[in-house]
Amino acid sequence: MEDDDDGVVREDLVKAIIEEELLRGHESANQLKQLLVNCQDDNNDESSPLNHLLSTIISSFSNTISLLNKYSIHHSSPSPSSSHHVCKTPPDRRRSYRRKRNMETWKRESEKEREEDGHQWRKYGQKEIQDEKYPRNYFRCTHKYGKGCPATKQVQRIQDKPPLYRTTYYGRHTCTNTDTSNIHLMEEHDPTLSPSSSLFLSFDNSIPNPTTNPIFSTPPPLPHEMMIQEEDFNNYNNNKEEEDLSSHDVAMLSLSDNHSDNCLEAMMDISQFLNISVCYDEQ
DNA sequence: TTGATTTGACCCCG
DNA sequence: CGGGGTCAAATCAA
Repeated sequence: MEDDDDGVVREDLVKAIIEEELLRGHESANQLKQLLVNCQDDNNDESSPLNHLLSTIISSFSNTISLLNKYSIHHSSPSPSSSHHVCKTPPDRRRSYRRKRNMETWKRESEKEREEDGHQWRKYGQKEIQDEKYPRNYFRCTHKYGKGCPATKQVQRIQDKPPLYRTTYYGRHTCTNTDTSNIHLMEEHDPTLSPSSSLFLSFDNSIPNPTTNPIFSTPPPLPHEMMIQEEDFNNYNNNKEEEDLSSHDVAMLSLSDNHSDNCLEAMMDISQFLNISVCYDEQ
């Protein structure tokens, strides 16, 4: 990197941009995986070429994010022994906050503030909100830095007499160490599940859509608009046998014409980062 | 000592 | 400019 007067600032900015782009790619890859998994209801084995390819992409993002974090921590903080006098210069916060653009959200309400939902959360903020009687609490996934997991949630107390909290979830977890058995247990056997619990799903700023999904505190299923055409999937499998796809090969899929914008966006994001060609037919 | 929480400052964006 | 989301130093807790 060029070293001029603004070298340090630029480096920070570039690092922030790289980090954001990586996180976006990571998140998109994970969303795409979820979409594809949802499309293969009966063909859901982890060993399928699609799942293998996507797992490779996701772990590649995870590893890169981890390396970036390790490097930047080591690189940006000088050794403590090098300065013994207290330097009270304010930290450089000129970095870009990650936007919640197009991030999937869903809400649920419960009587407890810290609802057990199978994930580890870490509180990172609390804010008084206009027209709200109680402060809003901000949580992020514990594995935000270790694994680049983008999931966050906000908890807002919305009722006093019987305490009631609205939790808004942002983004899906990409950390893979979730204790899924615990989730299934809660889904199927949790007796504390309130019959009045509600769950809403929305994309971006659209009006929340009521959903019939009764699953407790877990992300709602992704939209099913995207269908992989069977012949294309078979073609993919056939080609795979003839020439083994490696990391820099081109994977081709076709989507039906009613695919969701979210899926397209995820595909384009991934293709941008990993040089995967995304081809889709007009029909 | 390490990980989580608190809390005021900081920053983005409408 | 201000609301609200995030950061990070100080503090707490195991």
